[in-house]
Amino acid sequence: MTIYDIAALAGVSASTVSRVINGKPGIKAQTRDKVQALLRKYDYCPNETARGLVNQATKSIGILVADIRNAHHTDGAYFIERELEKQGYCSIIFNTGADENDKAEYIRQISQRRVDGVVLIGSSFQSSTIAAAIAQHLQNTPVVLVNGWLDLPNVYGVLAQEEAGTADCVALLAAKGHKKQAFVLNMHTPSNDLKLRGFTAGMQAQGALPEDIWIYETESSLQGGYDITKTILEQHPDIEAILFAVDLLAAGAVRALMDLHIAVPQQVAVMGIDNSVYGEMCYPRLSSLDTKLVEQSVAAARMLLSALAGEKNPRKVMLFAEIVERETT
Amino acid sequence: MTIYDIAALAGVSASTVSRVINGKPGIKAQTRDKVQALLRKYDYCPNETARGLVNQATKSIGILVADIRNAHHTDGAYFIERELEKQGYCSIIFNTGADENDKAEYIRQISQRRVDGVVLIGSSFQSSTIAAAIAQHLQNTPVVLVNGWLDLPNVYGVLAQEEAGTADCVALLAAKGHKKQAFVLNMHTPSNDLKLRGFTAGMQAQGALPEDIWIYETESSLQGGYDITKTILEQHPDIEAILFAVDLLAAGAVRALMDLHIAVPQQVAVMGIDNSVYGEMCYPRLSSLDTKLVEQSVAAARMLLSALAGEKNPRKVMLFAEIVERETT
DNA sequence: TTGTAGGCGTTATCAC
DNA sequence: GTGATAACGCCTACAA
Repeated sequence: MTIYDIAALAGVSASTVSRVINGKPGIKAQTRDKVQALLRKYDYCPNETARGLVNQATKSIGILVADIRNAHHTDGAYFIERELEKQGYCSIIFNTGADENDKAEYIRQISQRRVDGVVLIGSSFQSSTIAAAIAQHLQNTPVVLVNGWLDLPNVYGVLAQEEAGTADCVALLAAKGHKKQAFVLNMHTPSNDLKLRGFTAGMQAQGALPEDIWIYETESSLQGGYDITKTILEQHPDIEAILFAVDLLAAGAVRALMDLHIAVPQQVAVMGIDNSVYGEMCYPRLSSLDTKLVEQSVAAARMLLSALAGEKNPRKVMLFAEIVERETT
Repeated sequence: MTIYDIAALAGVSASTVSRVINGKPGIKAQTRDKVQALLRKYDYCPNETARGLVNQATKSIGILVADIRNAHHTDGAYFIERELEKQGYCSIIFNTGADENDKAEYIRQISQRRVDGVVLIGSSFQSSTIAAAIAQHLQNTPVVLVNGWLDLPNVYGVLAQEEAGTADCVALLAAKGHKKQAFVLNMHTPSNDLKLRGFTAGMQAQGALPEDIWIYETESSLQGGYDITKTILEQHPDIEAILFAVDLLAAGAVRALMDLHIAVPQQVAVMGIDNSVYGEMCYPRLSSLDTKLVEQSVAAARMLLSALAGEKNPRKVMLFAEIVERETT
């Protein structure tokens, strides 16, 4: 069912039908009614592909997510989608995977689908490869990065104070008498590297020597957190606190400590970062650095909407991170 | 950069460029090389919108997810996406929300985007509204439902034995001496109703009278599981086991029981359904009915691929659910 | 082996 | 008010 079919049925031209569909003025009420009745009767739906071809806009935005299994990312996508939907935008989500080239390839893909705007969720999009891909394919499309930032004229970024926040965690732990701390990350992303820097700075502020700054890396899973905790305990039986780059790992750690009958937080304190649902699920409940995911997402959506409306605004927004103390500190 | 630009640069016609791009035969090697060099030099990317308009296929499939925050759904989407990518299909994910009409609207939307196939994740797509929308807009597109089923010629479905599996849970709990059981669900979906039926059947098989079959409903969150557990304990202090429609609720229940110093599973046993990560995170670790998400997803992807290839195969696949016992039973 | 012409479904710009 | 007509970018007969 195309506008031509409807036009034939109504005994008018396709342009008239198009005008009715798009609510353009200058149509006789009688004609309009007749066409609209037909439209409804045959349940006509405009072909968005054809529309996208002639209009350059599609009233849709693309959301690229590094890993769709990451609850932190999908929650962000959820809030962004809701915010954009209020303004009539349709969100299309793509799962890019971790690979840099795949990510760039998706940027190319999405640019060909004529989306009006793009949201990149995950700090791993903050890379030179991606910057090049954006410069190449998305020159005239507003792009907003959640938890990241790139210095391009059409790219906006929302960030949380991860570095300072992590340093605050170290200070909190130390103030509670847990001086000997280790930091565990799952992978090197710009975000995790920021946390790592915050940890190092925090430890140095406590007067720690380089050899007292213990950094570990493990697989990104509950089991990864579980295993690395046992390893740390073997290597540093006197450890007093472990700080994890993500809550999932911290949840694994809490389990390991419980299994080993080590008192949490009395003997070993634990902290995560993200303040996810996992925190409430742990036993004891996990203390965590809240990196303000919801606020970041909403801010990202607003920035995109604003850019889409042609408004000028700062290309970088920084949010405060906040420690949520529960039972593991 | 369009094929016309490349054509002008190469001194050939647009159709020649098109043929080179699509690897059509009957082009002089020399011409082909010249065009390909130009294509690479200017990093030409075909406009997928225009392509979709003329070809009816787009080598892309749409995945509709009822709630993108549901880890169970996004995990499914992840596996499906990976499976389809192997065959060169690009997955586009849409978050529809719970509303029936919104879901139908997305089906309309997606049909206009000329996807080659559609995957619906979540049993809530198993409804007459959706069936009507599919019949209306997706007549000639293969559709596969994960954890659901609709009797339409182009719709395939993958299901787990949720009803029988839930009844098995009841039997297991009873065999361990936990006769007095309650069932809690978060919302009414076809899937949850199946579990509910399984619970009722299981209880009846144990000789329970109608008034001994306790059913509760609560909000779909950790807190919801937490709160309802306290309510149940007040109303039935002699309760011996609680079975939850989803792990998230069960995780909340385990927390509530720990806080109340009730021995799990000695005094009250707990079981979830889904066998998600939450199960390993709980303390004690949650026993759960594994509804074979990964297998379901992979099967769904395979069915879609097969249908896309024009092969005939059964429109319904049923998988066994399996109890995973951990520490709460 | 290559070019021309027509069309996919829509919208915008002119005429009438 | 309404109807031709020409794009949008690509693909595929058909012709040469």
